[in-house]
Amino acid sequence: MDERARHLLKSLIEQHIAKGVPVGSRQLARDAGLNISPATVRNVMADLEDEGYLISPHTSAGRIPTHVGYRFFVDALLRVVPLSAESNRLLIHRIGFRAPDAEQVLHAATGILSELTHMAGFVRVPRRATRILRHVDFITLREREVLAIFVTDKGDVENRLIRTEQHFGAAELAQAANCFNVTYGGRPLQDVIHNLQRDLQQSRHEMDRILRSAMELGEEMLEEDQQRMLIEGEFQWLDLPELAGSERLRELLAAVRQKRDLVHLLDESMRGSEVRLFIGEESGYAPLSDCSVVSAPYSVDGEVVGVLGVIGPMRMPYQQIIPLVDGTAQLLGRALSQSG
Amino acid sequence: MDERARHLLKSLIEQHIAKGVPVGSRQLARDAGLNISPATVRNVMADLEDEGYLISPHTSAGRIPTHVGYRFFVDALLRVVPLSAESNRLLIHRIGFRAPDAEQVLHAATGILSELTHMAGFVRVPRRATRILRHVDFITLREREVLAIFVTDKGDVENRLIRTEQHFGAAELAQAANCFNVTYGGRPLQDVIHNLQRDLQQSRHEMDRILRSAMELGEEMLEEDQQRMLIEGEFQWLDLPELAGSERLRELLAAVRQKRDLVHLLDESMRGSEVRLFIGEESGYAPLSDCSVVSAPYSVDGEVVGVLGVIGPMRMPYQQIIPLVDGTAQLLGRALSQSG
DNA sequence: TACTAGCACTCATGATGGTTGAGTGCCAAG
DNA sequence: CTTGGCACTCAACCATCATGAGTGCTAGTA
Repeated sequence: MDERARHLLKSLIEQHIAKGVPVGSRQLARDAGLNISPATVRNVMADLEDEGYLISPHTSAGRIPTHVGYRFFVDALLRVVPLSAESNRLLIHRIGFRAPDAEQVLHAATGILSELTHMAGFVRVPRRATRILRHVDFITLREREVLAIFVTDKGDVENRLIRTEQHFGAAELAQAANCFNVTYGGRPLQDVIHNLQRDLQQSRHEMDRILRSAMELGEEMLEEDQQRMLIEGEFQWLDLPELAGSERLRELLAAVRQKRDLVHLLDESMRGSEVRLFIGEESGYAPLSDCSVVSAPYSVDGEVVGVLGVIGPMRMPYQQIIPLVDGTAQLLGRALSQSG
Repeated sequence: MDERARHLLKSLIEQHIAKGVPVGSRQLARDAGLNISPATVRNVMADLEDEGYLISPHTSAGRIPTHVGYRFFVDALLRVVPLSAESNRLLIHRIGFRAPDAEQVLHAATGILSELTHMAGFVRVPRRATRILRHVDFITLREREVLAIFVTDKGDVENRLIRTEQHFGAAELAQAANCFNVTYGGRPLQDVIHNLQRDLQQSRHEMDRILRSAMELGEEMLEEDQQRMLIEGEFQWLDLPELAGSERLRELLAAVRQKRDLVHLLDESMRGSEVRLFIGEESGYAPLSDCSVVSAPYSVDGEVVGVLGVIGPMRMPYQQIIPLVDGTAQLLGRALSQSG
């Protein structure tokens, strides 16, 4: 592909992103600034179509980029613009400082992504597989009901109600918790569960019931983040002419509610440390075949723990979205990190 | 209004609920089973329209009920059917037993409401104004970061990260927590905050920073449930012909996201102990003027703490929705209650 | 050889107008 | 009071047509 074709492809995609309608040869010839006739442009466009970068919805309707076209565009033609001062200010204002509650920061990040992009924003919550158990508490709520509370080193708190056969006094429970903390505190959750499982095999004591439940809670904490993902702003898809009113929209909403496959896809993209794009069919996930996903992993204390990003139409202003997602990931990581 | 008019109104509304299209005189005459000619029906319908129960969208469409018509229908004509065995089974299966985690039960209730009604389901989370503080914990997370954990008698757990100027040892914090528990434990949250505020006026100690933050956390716990409401299944509105594709839908979604006014409306309906309906404009809330809200308060340990229900089109099968919402409220209350 | 002008062709879009059918209101007769 | 009849209304549907944006192809030009 020669220089002129690249320029025209770039110009065409930019125009299509801006306007949302197929781009014809006349308009492209005018706006590309190449002093070239529409007929010449048509020849180039025909070549680009043959090579799979463009497609026309019907005979007399100009052309739109394919996902191959978009891919070439973002890889070879796109110059990312730095985050606008205003967006940056907003980001910092909303997630730039350490909040007292991690959950709130995650929500804030999801919301701001959606607001600034006018698309759906998501945040995959930090996985806790490597979290370290900091503290355990057992509290009597009422007769034969014990509340178990787990705290990890990153400040995650999970709790669970345990029903017991017999009644335990406060002192008894405090002692159990203390024992638990001494034995298992400061160790990774995985180890705790594993050891607990082993230790429980040996003893037979009524208190076991509580420990067993506590173990289950720990397991839940690890399993739970298989699923957990915040997503917000799906309703913005209603405004997209390419989706609105069609069956695709419903499929997409259902798929997003389902989350499972989506989470799988995102976990894949956690491997790298860079912004990653799934354009159209690239995701290999049918409901997303009309959409693009821009995602970036975020790190807490130097370790990648989650991924965030946006889901929108293929036709999105990548040069702004990419730095925005990138910046949000950085800020979120910092906000959740110790050094923050 | 005579008996025949009532019968026709009932029949018309039932048909309109079933089919969703305006009902004409011919069809109504046939289906009402009164051996009456369409012309006669037309006369009756004209009267009903004059009295404000019906309206015709345009000259040559049949008629549809107004919100006044629906109101009369549910108050005077509707015979509520008992919950179907299948629905009942499903309800019990999903929320009929005490789950280990209150949050999960609330989510389950929201979900099942939405699923069974094919409308949006909501649950206003239990208010905690009268909750009693059961336990407080202060845990060192890292250097100069303390995690405060509050537990109420109903098993709510809230936590908050507090940054401090100086470092506190584990023993020091344990003592503070112990002191806190002895002084304030077993008292309503409101009192705790009030007393804490007073006590803090007198002393000047670095530990105050932690106590003050703890107090703020307590305040947040009380304030927070001004806002908290779970809602699920808004996307089902996409399937409604009366809303789909219109600006109304967008308004409605935005309003539901906003929550504030909605929460206000629902708190109103918490006063009674019965199922309550807001039909169309009755809610006095513009975005809901095409919708009906069916809500029922639920009680935990004999005290009304929240409200749940569904939001859907005015044209909804009230005779099934009402018992369903009622039953869900009962089950949820029981699931959250002590006697479970 | 590369570009361009011209031309015939395609096709979505939107306007126009006629037909259909469901439904109404009103009136006069039973 | 009920009913059949009749004129009327109006959304929905359909076919037709003009328009215009856009294309591919070809022949001519720099």
